Amino acid sequence: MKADNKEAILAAAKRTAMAHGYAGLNFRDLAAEVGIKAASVYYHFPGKAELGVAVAKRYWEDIAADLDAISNQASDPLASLHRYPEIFRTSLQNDNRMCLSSFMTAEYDDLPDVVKHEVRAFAEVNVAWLSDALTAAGVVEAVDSDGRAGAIYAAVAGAQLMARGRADLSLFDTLIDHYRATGLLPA
Amino acid sequence: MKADNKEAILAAAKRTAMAHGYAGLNFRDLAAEVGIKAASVYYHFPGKAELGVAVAKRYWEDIAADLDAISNQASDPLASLHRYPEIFRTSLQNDNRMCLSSFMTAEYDDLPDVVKHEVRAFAEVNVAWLSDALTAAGVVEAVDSDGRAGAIYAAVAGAQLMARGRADLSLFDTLIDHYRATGLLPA
DNA sequence: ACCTGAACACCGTTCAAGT
DNA sequence: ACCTGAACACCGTTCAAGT
Repeated sequence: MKADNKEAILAAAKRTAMAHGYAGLNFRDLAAEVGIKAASVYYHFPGKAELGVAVAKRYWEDIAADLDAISNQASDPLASLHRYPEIFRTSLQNDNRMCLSSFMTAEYDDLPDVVKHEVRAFAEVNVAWLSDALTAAGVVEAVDSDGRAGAIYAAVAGAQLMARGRADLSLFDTLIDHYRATGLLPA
Repeated sequence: MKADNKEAILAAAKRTAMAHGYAGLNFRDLAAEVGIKAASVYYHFPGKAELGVAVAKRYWEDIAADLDAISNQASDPLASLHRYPEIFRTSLQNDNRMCLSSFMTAEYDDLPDVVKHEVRAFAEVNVAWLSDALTAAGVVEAVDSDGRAGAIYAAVAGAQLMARGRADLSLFDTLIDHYRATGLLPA
C-alpha cells in the first residue's frame, strides 16, 4: 500500500482538479481521500506547486495516450478527427467534470509558473495531434493546419464549458454537430 | 462617498472575478480596494453568495447593454454579428481578463445555486442576441438559429479561454478568423 | 522510507458594539 | 445608516518526532 499512496494522491488530485480547479486542491481533503494525514502528503510533494505540476503533467500524458489510441484504432485520419470530441465528452460523462487544463487556464493568473507550463503543454499536445490529423486527412493545406487545429481545440473546449454550465451532455453533442454542419469540423 | 461604497465594491468585485473567479473573491481584499474594513462589506452584502449574485447579474446586464449598443450602431444584422467577438476581445484587452461567466461556469460545482442562475442568464442573453441577429441576417432558418447561436457563443468563449492561456490577444483574432473562414461565423 | 501530532500564519466570516 | 474590532473556524505549511 505504501508505494501506491503517491499514485493515489495523484489520482485523487486529478479528479478534484477536474471539478474544482487548482484552487480547489487542498492537502487535507486529498489526504483524507487516500487515508493518510495532510502532513504526509508533503512527504510525496514538497508543496502545492509541485503537486499541481505533477497533476497537470499526468493529465496531458493521459490525454496524449488516449489520442494515440484513437490514432491507432481509427481506420484513417478522418475517422480519427471524428473521434476527437470524445476526449472532452468523457470528462462531462464523469460527473460533469471538465478538462483540467481548461479550468487551470481560467485560473491562469493564480498559477505558479511551473504549473502554467504544463497547462500549455496540454494545449500543444492537442493542437499538434489535430494538426497532424488534419494534414493527413487532406482537410487543409499543411501551412494552415496549426491555425485550424487551434480553432477546433478552442471550439471543442468551449462546447465542453457551455455543456458543463447546463450539466447537459446532450448539449455538448448538439454543439459538436453544429461545428460539423458549419464546416469547422470535417463532417 | 458613503452611498457609493456599495457601487465601488461591485466594480472591484467584477474586476477581481474576471481575473480570479468566484473563488478569488474575498472580502478583505475587496474592502482594502474600496478603503473600508472587511466586516463593513457585510453591511452591503449579507454573504459571499449575495455578492456573487450581484456581481454576476451586473455583469450580464452590462454585456446586454453592450450588445444593445452594437445592434443600434450597426447598419444591418450582418454587421452586428461581425462585431460580436468584440465583447470577448475587450476583456482580454483589459489585462488578459476573461468573461466572468466562463470563469464561473468552470467553478460550477462550487457555486451557490443563486449564482448559478445568474451565470446561466449570461449565456441566455448572448444566445438570444445571436439567435435574433442570425435570423434577421438570414444566415440560418429561424428553426436552427438557437443551435447555431449556441455554437458561436461556445466557440468564441473557447477562443477567449485559449488566448488567455497564452496571454496573446492576436491569437484570439486568429481563432475568430478561422471561425469565419470555415463558416461557423458569417464572413 | 514513510507517516504523524501539534503548531503557526493566514483568510473567510460572524457579530456585538460603536457613531 | 454605515462602519469597526475582536474572535472563530479553516487551510496551507512546517517540523520535530515516531516506526
